[in-house]
Amino acid sequence: MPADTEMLIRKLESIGELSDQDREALASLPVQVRHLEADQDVVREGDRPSVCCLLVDGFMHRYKVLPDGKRQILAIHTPGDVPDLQSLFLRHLDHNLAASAPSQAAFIPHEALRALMRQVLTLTELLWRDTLIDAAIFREWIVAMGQRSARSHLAHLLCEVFTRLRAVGMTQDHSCSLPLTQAELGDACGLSTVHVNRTLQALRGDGLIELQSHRLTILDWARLKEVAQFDPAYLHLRQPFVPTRL
Amino acid sequence: MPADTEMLIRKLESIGELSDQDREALASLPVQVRHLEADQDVVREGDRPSVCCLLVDGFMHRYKVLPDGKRQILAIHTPGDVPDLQSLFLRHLDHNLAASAPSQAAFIPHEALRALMRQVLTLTELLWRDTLIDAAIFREWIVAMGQRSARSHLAHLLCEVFTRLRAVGMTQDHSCSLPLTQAELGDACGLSTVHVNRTLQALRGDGLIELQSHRLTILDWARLKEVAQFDPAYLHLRQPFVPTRL
DNA sequence: CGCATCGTTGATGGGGATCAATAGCTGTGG
DNA sequence: CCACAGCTATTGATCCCCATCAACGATGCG
Repeated sequence: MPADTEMLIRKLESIGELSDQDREALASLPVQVRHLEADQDVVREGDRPSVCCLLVDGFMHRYKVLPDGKRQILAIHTPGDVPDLQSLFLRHLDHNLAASAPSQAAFIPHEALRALMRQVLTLTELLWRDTLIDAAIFREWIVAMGQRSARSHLAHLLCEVFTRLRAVGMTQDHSCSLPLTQAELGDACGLSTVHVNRTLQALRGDGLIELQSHRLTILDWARLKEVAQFDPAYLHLRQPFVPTRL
Repeated sequence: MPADTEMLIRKLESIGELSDQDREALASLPVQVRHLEADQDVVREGDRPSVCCLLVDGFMHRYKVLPDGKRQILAIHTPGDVPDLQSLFLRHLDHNLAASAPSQAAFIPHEALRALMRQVLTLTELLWRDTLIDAAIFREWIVAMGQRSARSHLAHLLCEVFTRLRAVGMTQDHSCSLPLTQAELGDACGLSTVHVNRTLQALRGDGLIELQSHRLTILDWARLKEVAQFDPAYLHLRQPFVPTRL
């Protein structure tokens, strides 16, 4: 039976090495699994959670809403991620976390994680490392928002999501799930829905991608990567993605 | 005699509590102080440093340069910051770090920091917390880049820098040093130099700020904060800034 | 099958980029 | 002490990417 922590183990192995002891310790974490509807908030700005949320299956995103109602999506999360790991050390949350699509989440008590880290010191380092990679992704998003065109920015986002999904074995061939609406892609990139639509059409028209009914297929990785100026170094993966062909 | 680690202690005290033992351990860190010229790179993308850089006096910024030559500034650093603390756990740097103005930096061997954290476990948590706040600032920048107008974005940046400088006692009354050129402000906000210039003039013209010869004075904190929609919660300071008056 | 959400298309406008040139400031050397 | 060089700040003119407004299909679910 695949433990709920299987994806967490895969994720951590994609960014560092785990000993058998590490894996066992992770696998025996006490978790409580819950199903989440699309658009359901998991935790909100100002909350002081006492558990962390491990995404087991589905998609999540973190976001802020400004006083005038504008929403900015800050991060997109894939299975294996612990989007609110920071809540271990930051008293109150400064943003919201929601399921982007119907998802499975495993909730882990802070106390269990703290105990785990005291017990297995290598995991402290690896989890810290995970939050640092989280930050590296934020930096890359800042670059995208500040310097890239809509076309390049969207291409970059697609490259990133595909690469991260691939690192945890959630891609099939050259396609993956991407259950985000164009409105969500827009709020992630700081673009209007209309412009996201037109830009995606252009990417499709140029034969770079296929994107329909929440499934993304990369038709031309080399050119997509070039449009995006995508360099996966910032993801700090142990084995960077090398396209098999096509 | 003011130790070189004085600013680090102040910074950490602004985001958490230090025991006498913590302070002593920090004060006795072995450091090597170096003077840096304006625009001098400290570490570069791809480097694998074996020391961390503590900014003692001056300003620094982190940045990336795209293949087409565009520069995006990712963060602005003030005294007490350790801009490359992450290099402790991420093998290679994914961006550059440079002095924005003539600065003093204290370099601390990774080994000394690791030993410190093994010895004083509360500092592990506090340093981790520091990197998490670093990430929280990135998130707020993403919001600014995606959703705010140039006017609001620049106002927000000024609020942030002032608030952070104030937290470590580096402000005088309602003014502080801000040795950044308009080109640098532009690269931080994803705006052109020309537009930064005009927008700053508007902020000056509206009586919100004064900004000349690298000194910023806040003339109307309440209105500036409103223009910026600035809420310092994301800085996770122990005692948020309450304006004394004016 | 009706309604809501999502995706698509067209038309118009604006915020900010870009190009180009001038003025001010700072340091440096003769 | 001035002249010059180089950077920084400022101003004006023009353009374009993308936002916004407004409909209209498509899709899926109860």
